[in-house]
Amino acid sequence: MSTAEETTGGEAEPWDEVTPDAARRLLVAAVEAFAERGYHATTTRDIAGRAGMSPAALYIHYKTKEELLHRISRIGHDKALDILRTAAQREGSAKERLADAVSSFVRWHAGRRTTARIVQYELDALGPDARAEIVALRRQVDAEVRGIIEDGVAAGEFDVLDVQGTTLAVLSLCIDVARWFSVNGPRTPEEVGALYADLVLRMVGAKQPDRT
Amino acid sequence: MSTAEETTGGEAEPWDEVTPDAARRLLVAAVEAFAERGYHATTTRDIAGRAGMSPAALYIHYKTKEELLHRISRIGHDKALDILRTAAQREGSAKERLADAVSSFVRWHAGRRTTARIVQYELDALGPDARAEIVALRRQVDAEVRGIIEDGVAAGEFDVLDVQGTTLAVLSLCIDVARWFSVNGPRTPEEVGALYADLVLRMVGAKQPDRT
DNA sequence: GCCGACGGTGAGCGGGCGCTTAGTGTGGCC
DNA sequence: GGCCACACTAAGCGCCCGCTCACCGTCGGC
Repeated sequence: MSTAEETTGGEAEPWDEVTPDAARRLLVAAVEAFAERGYHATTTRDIAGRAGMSPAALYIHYKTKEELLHRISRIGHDKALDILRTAAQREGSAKERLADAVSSFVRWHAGRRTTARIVQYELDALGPDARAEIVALRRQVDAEVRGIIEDGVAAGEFDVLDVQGTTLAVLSLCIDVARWFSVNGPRTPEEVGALYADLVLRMVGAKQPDRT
Repeated sequence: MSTAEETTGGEAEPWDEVTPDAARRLLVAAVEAFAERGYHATTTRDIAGRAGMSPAALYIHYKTKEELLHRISRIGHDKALDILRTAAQREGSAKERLADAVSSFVRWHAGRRTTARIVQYELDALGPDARAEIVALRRQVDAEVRGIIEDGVAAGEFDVLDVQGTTLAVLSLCIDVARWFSVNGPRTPEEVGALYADLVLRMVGAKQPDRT
């Protein structure tokens, strides 16, 4: 098992950067509701109800429903980028770093599926300014993965015809885990992470595709 | 270029199985609107407006807004399944059939991105009965791809550790094209199809990964 | 013991939603 | 020409949405 992020899976919800307590409860309730039914199908009454509060309480801590989505999206993207950066900047061969990046990124998308779903699929519900901010973070995500693949190609470890296209495909593969993964399914986040790391090493033509 | 479905790309909208004409115009308008803003964020007034009709006209041809989504999803899944079946049942090695299946499936998801988006991402907006019908179609899609991979493994053409997991990943990769592909982007549907066919052959460990 | 700050509530506003209904213009058939 | 069938519209019903506002209980500071 890889080590960049040891406890990405599981069900603990580390929203501890959100204060005060009532604001965090509302945000966690919104994450559940948005992930279950989608942003547009979720009502502010539903969010407040899940947090055990009246509908009006939401507006003490957040200006609008969209601000809630923005905060969730921002925190989620920061976390995803942090996971990739940790893997990209560790020491080791490009093959090891890529396997680590993919397996920890996938573990996050599977284990924190609710957050990941919102982060990846509700971008269009944000207004122009918030969307631009998130899109910038996504470009950094792309750059981290592309960097590892470029390193591997330069070192002769990988055999890739189209670096940008392959980067896109690798990220796409990982992200889509949030769409299909189910906690009731037959696989754990760790198993999917290991399977995907192997598949991605094959995609980049890594020599001797061993396990990290 | 592969040949299973020669004109999957492009912008022609072959909804000709939908009659009468007014019903088709409404359905095409709904496809555009759902793909742009999502099912829940689309209003019946918007759909009718795009079709050049009054809001009430929608209800002459469709019982509810959900029936529109159901019809779109059903036709889209039928088409996707047809594309995969055509590739799976042609003659040739497992490698050729898999490359053909992936490249034509991807061309459809890229070239008919609006339909594919609705088909893949609005499943949860359907009621239980309609959803069950669509889920059954998806299982057939999975079975087609898994069948090709199993054939390749049995023939010694492929080297796959986890057939079901790899099938899942291959389909996931293709489907997610509908999320990120843009007609304004640097790639044509044909280019993405060719790139993805190559990547998938690498994922299944096909010997001598040539071009079909 | 009084007071202001603050987190919270109940009631409700303006508006847009999905959908319905009564009525209208038009074209085909005798 | 008379008539009906049918595709379509104008108007609007009942509902629930995001959000607001007047008010209230609690708690630390003096």
